[in-house]
Amino acid sequence: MTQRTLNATAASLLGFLHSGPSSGWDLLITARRRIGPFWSITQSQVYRELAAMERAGLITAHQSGPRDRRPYELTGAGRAAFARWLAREPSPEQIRFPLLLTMSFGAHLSSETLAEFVESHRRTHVERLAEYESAREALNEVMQAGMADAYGFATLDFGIRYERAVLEWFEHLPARIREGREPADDAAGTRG
Amino acid sequence: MTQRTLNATAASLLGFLHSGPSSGWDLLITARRRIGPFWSITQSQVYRELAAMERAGLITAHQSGPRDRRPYELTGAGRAAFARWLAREPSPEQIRFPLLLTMSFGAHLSSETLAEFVESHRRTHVERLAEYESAREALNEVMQAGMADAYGFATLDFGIRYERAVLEWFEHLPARIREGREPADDAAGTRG
DNA sequence: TGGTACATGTAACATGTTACATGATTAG
DNA sequence: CTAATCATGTAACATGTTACATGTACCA
Repeated sequence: MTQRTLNATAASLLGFLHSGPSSGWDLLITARRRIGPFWSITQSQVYRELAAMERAGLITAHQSGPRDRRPYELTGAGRAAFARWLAREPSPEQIRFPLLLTMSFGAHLSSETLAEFVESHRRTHVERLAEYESAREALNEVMQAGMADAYGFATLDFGIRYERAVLEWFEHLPARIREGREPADDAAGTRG
Repeated sequence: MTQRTLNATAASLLGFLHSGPSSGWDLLITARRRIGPFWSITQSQVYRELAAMERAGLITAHQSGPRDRRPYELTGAGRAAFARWLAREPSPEQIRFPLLLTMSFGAHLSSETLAEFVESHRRTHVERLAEYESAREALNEVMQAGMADAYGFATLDFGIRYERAVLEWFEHLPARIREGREPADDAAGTRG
């Protein structure tokens, strides 16, 4: 029933439920770990989608265990809905990068402030790259033992290449932007 | 008035209005061209944000010209709100990449289907890179004539580096994924 | 004179975010 | 005992998407 197409967030929850029943909390943790680099999910959404999918008959709740954990399990309809969703051509990706928005209006901002923003973002990307790289090493071991699929490896590889590209971009920014050497247009004076 | 912080989409419209009054339609076109690679905006949003900002006194509408074009102009309050928004630390970027979501559940999908998705996405990225590169050449000329700012150049450079990284990722995908050489787990048979 | 691109807007809905309320369990 | 973490959920709101309605101006 409810033939309405699944949204990607809900679908990913169904995907995770293929490896056995789990609670909203667990699904949230799993999602952050497995698809976090390219798909963000909030706790609030998880519970909302689970409730909606239960109403739609795609999952069923078990008796709640310790701490009120309420494990959900896939139904046949859920499996079918997931398979239908998975076989549809994925839509193009979306990027929303507020730092770039700020930078593209750089002429209206003091160059020192912009340089601070740039540096603080650069640092978080350095950290993220390190995290992804250590996650890859871990995956690598599991994979050599034949315990993991190539898909998780490929998507993690995307994260790594993305972070590297971002860092290279930071490193190639002109010094005026990256270090705020010269005054910008509006906020710090006029150039003529 | 209405001290509520501006959202990034509305703020970008204010940013564009700094170079003179323009209509919703023009703003939409400008946004697509100038910030499209990292900030998507729909037509519907533009009109909604403009209406809201007019109510909040950040912009004022002029007499409508030919074709009912309704040019909006920045007010002092609008300028101030924009400056406040611009000086805030930008939040981290968000990526939503449905193809990666699909791929991470690749074990449940026929490898031929996945390979088709991959190839069709790869092609659109090839095209986008070409577009960005030709935009850069155009910008380069204007810039050498001293007519453009370094900021637009830097943000476009991001787009180019991003697209290149994505293409390299596609090229390094294992053949099983990229070309669908072997059967996947669920949909096309069992392995072990 | 008819089609295409221009142009504005609304309605309905889907999705995402933030803040809060509530309580259980565990570790120190 | 008490603070941190685990765990679930709701409410209110912000933002984004899709579909539609309406009409104008330009060009072949």
